[in-house]
Amino acid sequence: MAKFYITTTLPYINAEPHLGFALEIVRADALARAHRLAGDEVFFNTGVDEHGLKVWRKARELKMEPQDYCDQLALSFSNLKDLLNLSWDNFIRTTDPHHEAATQEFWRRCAANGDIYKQHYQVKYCVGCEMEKTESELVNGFCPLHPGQELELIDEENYFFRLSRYQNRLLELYNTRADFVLPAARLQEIKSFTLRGLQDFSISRLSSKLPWGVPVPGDSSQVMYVWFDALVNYISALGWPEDSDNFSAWWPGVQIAGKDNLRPQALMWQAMLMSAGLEPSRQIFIDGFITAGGQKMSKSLGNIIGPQELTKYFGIDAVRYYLLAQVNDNDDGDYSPERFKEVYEADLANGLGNLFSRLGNLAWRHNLAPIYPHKDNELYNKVIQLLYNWHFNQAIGEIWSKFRELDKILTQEEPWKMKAEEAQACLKPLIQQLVDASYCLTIFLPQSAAKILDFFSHTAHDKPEPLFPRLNYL
RNA sequence: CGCGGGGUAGAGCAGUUGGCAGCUCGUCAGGCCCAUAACCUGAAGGUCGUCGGUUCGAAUCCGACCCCCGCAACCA
Repeated sequence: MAKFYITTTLPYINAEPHLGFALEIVRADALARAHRLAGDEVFFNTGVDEHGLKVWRKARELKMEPQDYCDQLALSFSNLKDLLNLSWDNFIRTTDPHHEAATQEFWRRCAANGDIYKQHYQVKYCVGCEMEKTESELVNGFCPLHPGQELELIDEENYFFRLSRYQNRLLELYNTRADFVLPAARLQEIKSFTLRGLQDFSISRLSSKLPWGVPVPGDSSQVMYVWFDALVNYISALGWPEDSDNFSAWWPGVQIAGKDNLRPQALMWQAMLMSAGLEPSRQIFIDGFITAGGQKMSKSLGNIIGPQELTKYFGIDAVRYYLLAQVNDNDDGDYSPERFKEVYEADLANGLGNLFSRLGNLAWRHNLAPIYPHKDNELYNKVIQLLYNWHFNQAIGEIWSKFRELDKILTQEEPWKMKAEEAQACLKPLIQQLVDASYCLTIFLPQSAAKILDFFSHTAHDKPEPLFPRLNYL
């Protein structure tokens, strides 16, 4: 029995969860379920990233203690488990004492390896934006949003991580493992970024300015930069460092992340692992973004969609279906209420829902004997293979092709015109196929699949309940 | 000439090695009546971004150009 470790990134906790993170975690969930179905032992990790400047500020703005603020928002994220029917095994919070201790040990190992040093850190700071600005963001030396305002120069001593030292080893990693980062274009992106040369980056902040972070070991005047701390969760979640048996049983793991996370996950984190003497990740899959009506979701546009708004109305599986089947595997995908409704009506209500209704009613009418899934059916093997290669759209598409095929056969054979015995003989193989396909469907739409499997697992006493009610009735 | 991705039917996409342009949705017409006014069949709809080249043959290979979108360091 193989072991499979998958983890999402830890979403930063300065806002409520949105559809983009829902995409990431539903995909991770599908993959975790696929591996469990295939008999693998699975550890599925997620959680929240709670340190850093933005959380600190947000809490102050709300006149709350940072920890209280985090406790409150962490709940919104852990509630996703029920909201989206997720099967994670572990929910880690970066304020968890074990994680903080692990992060400090990780720091010590990088330091022992000579990769952490202290240096002056200079950066321009725009008071108008209240943000640090890089040279490339400036226009004529001024912030484009506040051109009348002089930039402040921040000059403080921080700890730096010797990223520059790992350029060649990272390139070797990218060159020898063609599927280390998927889709391939993302690997290319990070490769060419690395080829341009890597600079060391600062991994601490003055605790007098930002007290909300993990203390740097042996220097109480500094806290760790939030990235350094957050990335370590992927192994602290496994009990690293003290539970080395558990750690080596599961690591290296598979990571899934949004495209804004390419560099931290595929570059910084990998260099950090090398520095600490640990194996690189097994594979990293990069998601696109979900746009809303063609526009980027953003607070200023006020077009941020949360998963709960959709599940409340359409149900969990409708949202899971949209994310897994309708959002492009390798690119950005769009959400719009019109499109969502269209897909709901066409694929779910008129598609699977109606097919189940047709076959369910006929089974009930003819007192059909129970039918159980063949676990190792042809469709299953195809779906699992596609999924292992991160082809979510195609994998779920294969199942829907089967549903369409069954609708066609049913119309051609017209079992409702047959006598009882003949009808039973006609229906049995059709329902067997629906049941087999539903077994595969447990990966994607666990709730609906369970309803179908349950209905046919005994002789029906009643007509089937609608799986996906038409919108007029919602 | 910074690096990369992309431009295929009204919409969203697929087209592995060049060989009759496909899928889903939507639209229109017909059929069916088991089913959630659902299902099935058929039709309309495309200069495959533009121009040139290679070839018996190009969405696919080559060249030039136009347009869109990422990335170009610490944004958590």
